[in-house]
Amino acid sequence: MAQQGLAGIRSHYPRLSDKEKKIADFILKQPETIVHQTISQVADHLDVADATVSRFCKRIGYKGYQALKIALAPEIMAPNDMLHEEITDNDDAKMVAEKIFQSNIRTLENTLQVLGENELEQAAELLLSARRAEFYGFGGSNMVAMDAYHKFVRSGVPAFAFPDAHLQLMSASQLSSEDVAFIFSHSGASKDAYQLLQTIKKSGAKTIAITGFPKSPIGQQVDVALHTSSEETAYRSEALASRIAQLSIIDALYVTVIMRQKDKAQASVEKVRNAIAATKM
Amino acid sequence: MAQQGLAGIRSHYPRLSDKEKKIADFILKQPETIVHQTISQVADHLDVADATVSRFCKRIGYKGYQALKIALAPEIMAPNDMLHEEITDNDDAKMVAEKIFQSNIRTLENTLQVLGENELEQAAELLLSARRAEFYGFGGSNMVAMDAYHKFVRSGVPAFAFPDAHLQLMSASQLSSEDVAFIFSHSGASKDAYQLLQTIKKSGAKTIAITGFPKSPIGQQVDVALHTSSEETAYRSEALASRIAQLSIIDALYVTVIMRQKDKAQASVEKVRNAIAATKM
DNA sequence: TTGCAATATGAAAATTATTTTCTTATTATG
DNA sequence: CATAATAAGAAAATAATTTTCATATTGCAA
Repeated sequence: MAQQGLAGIRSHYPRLSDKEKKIADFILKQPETIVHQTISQVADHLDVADATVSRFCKRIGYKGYQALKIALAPEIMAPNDMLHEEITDNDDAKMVAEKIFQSNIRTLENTLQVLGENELEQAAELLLSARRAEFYGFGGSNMVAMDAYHKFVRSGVPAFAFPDAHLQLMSASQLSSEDVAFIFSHSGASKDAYQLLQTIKKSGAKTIAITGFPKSPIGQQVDVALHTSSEETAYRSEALASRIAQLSIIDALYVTVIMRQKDKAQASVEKVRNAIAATKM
Repeated sequence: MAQQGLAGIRSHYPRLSDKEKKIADFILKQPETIVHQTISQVADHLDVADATVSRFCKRIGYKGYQALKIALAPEIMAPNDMLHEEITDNDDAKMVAEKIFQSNIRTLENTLQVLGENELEQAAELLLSARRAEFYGFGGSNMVAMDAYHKFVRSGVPAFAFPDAHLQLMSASQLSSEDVAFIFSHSGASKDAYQLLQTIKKSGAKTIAITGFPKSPIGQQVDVALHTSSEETAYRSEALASRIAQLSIIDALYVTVIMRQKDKAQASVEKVRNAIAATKM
């Protein structure tokens, strides 16, 4: 009896009837709707009988509709933790830590939500096929660019990054259309980063950016834009939350790339096997 | 209308009648009981009328008993996120990102839980009173050390960090008993970091470390040890989650330090004011 | 102290919501 | 094609919740 909320519904899905799948689709698509609805409202909306909804609940392991609603509630509502509470002068060190950690957690959650599926795929494919991948960032973002370089150089992708703004610009001007340039810019509007982007576009290289502002000049002009979503807070000395989200995106791209490389290596082995088999016929 | 689950019940408490307080006490004491009980079971258990329970729910801001149960559910049950699911070869880029992000979120949550209140205070006080604060890390942790340096140098604390292992060791040997050395080591057992710690202890400086393993040599020998708590996973090229937790701890310490500095500046102004007032008597 | 108004409470009635049962339709298999 | 199993809807039965009514209690003013 695997009662696992939304995940449980997904795991039962292949064994459901057409009507039951219709109910499952509705719940999976907008679970926040049903927890405040009666079984009759759901059934009317889907043009199924009340009894069918009740049976669906039992089918996936619950005592009934009420039990399903209680089980789903935690997945659609966050526990009542501190709602974006700002750090105040009365806070001791642990309370400061708690507020900062919660803010960083929210940023990761929000970023995951706005992260585009297509953009992730495109970015991974560009990095996979790049003759040369260069990572750029200014200020705190330069740390992320260096980190990306350390990561990707291990994947076999020819990766580069530069700790110095001048070196970044010089290398950018040497790129060509088979290269990929990856820019980290939280605001998407810094003069240095924008100027660099113009240089890169002149070189013909493909461009990827991670920015917190989709409508920013950089966010609008790159080939593939990935977005972070973080809070504005008063005590922030800098955008650490945004950088944490950037690091996580890079980690995801890196893992995707090495998995794809494994796939390619596998496919090459298959090709060699087939060629050998053909010569033996 | 402040509907705030358990917190909402607490805030209404002073204004409740005796019977209503009895209901509130029951819910506050064991909220996990009522979410699976009918209103009649609760009323019988407390020797009150069903109607009294229903009215209580309305009194504290809900539409009725059902709405209260749905609202309480998230506070007593954790969301059913993906339970430590490993990345598999079938995962597309978005699924990879989701698993990595969830893992990072869990690390932040777990780290916040194990973070010691006293240790945080001690670390902040040591940094505040340090004649000189030096940050050390090897491999990926060196990035965190450099980040800490960039942050603390802005606070006015005399802060230093070194991108090179050799420079780290040389500078460590120059410390004295009025200095603070801050070591980042995920395993707490790397030879380089341990050797560095022995050098620092000889110098008499106070030592702080952030490590994922409290029982490790470094975790056991420093004056103040702060702990991260992260998952072991198969796909991890490196401990990014751990580094994210380390960065968050540093951010919290940094904010605490600058707030304390503000307090001190305030206290100094008071002292000067008092001294002037005394000369005028 | 007494009377009155407001509030709280329980029991019963009314209403709503959910689940089960019965019947029919559909699908899969031999 | 016939039969058995399963799915689905409508209706009936049951359960749960809410509202109403009557009574009790408390607080306040005269």
